[in-house]
Amino acid sequence: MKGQEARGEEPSSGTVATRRLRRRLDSEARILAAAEQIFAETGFSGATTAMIAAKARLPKANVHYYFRTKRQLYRAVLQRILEAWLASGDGIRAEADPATAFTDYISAKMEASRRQPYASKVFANEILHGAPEVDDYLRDQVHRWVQEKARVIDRWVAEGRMRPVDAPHLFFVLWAATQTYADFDCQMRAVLKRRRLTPGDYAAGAALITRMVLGACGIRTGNGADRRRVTQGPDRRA
Amino acid sequence: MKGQEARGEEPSSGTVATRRLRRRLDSEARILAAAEQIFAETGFSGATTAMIAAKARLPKANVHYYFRTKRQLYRAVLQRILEAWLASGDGIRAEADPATAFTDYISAKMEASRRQPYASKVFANEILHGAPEVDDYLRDQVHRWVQEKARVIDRWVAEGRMRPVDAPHLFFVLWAATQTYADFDCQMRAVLKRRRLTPGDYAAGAALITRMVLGACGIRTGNGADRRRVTQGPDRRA
DNA sequence: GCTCAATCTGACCAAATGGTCAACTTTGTC
DNA sequence: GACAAAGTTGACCATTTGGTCAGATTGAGC
Repeated sequence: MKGQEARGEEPSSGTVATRRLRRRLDSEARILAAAEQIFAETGFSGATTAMIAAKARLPKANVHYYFRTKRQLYRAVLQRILEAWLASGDGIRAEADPATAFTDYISAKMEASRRQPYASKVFANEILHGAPEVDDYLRDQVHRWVQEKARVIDRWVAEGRMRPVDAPHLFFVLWAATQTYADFDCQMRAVLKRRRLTPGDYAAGAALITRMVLGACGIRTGNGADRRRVTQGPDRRA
Repeated sequence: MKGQEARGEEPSSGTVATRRLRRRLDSEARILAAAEQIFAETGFSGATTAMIAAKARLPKANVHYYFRTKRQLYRAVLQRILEAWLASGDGIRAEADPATAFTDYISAKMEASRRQPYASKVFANEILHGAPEVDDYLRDQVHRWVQEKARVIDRWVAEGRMRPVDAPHLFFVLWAATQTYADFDCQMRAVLKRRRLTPGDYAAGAALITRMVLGACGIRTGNGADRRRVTQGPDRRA
């Protein structure tokens, strides 16, 4: 009648993957993947444990065996997402080159929108409805993350490597711009009359966003770091 | 047993606001306003007609009298939102000055995020879950709107008034950047440790987004059109 | 003031849904 | 191979919720 306690702990012997453990990890992974997709498509309230169970190809009662409640399952899904969320900004360090750092960060964010659209959507839905489950996480971890990155940016500014910008707002806008390629893909597909967004669409978005950010930061890309992504004609300033 | 048929039609005599009509319009308006807020806060599935009725201070059955089903009420809410949605881009015309047009458009979008956050959230939620109710609207009206604006932009480009940009993507990013101030305000408040976003926050966002867009479009703002909104130091290009 | 349609509403219902449980099977361990 | 713990699952239940309805009330037109 329990089992959740063991989640995340490896057996003392390390890598002895017993049949039981392997199966449990597989079931949990299947449930989490199914839940992520269902939560992304329908939101928390719209999702039913029956839908998730069906997608994971398990009986509903089994889902409730691994994750006591729908809310607990939802939190587990969110946690995985949040862990990956901030890791992508590791390249923004004082020692780094601003142009490269921003370009790479935008690339990574765009890639995330392309490869893990469900994760982005679940997160977007959570925030959209007031972040009932991750509010403290935002206040704590994300706040620290932004402060840290803001310090890096302010230092770049002080060193004359870029124009002054409001760093938190830069991130807000940057997140919105990149994540919209996951969250609102439906709108883009409809407007562009595409059945699916193409790699070219993501490339065009990344190029545009990079140009916008570097432009706003007054960063000249002398090394042509982003040239390979630019689909439009070259810079032709007078 | 009916009544919806009369919605939107004025009585033949024009402005003879009978007690009955006045009351009906008032009730409908109250229900729509309540519904917009509830749908924004909880999404379609999360909202209950009981919640909406309570917020509108009407018995639930009365809500169902004016709007037969929850879905119909939801569609009515969406329709109002969509109508206001595109009107804000009227300033983007070939005769206009690109710098002014973009600056004003961003201002208007930002103002909408500030003044009608619920509308933005309802719309975001709808798109996020695959636009089940407005898919054809996107394919039709919004598609046409984007095409039209893209023509204007392409003409500005041809006239050498701005660098070439991918117009549809420019709008996608621009919408995301401005609407995030409504949709994700919760995240911003948490990160900035504010109880509410201040006018200054919206101004900073608008200034940054304007700078980004104009920067990406290679538009120099010789007339200082956006200077009054810029909070950071002036342009100091070498 | 009478009539009728529009409006209002408390009470009610069927369906959906999160969650439980008891019985059953499988697996690890001694 | 026996025992206990972990895992599995069909059946079940209480609650929520969208929607209905019959009867009461009110306002407009005459």
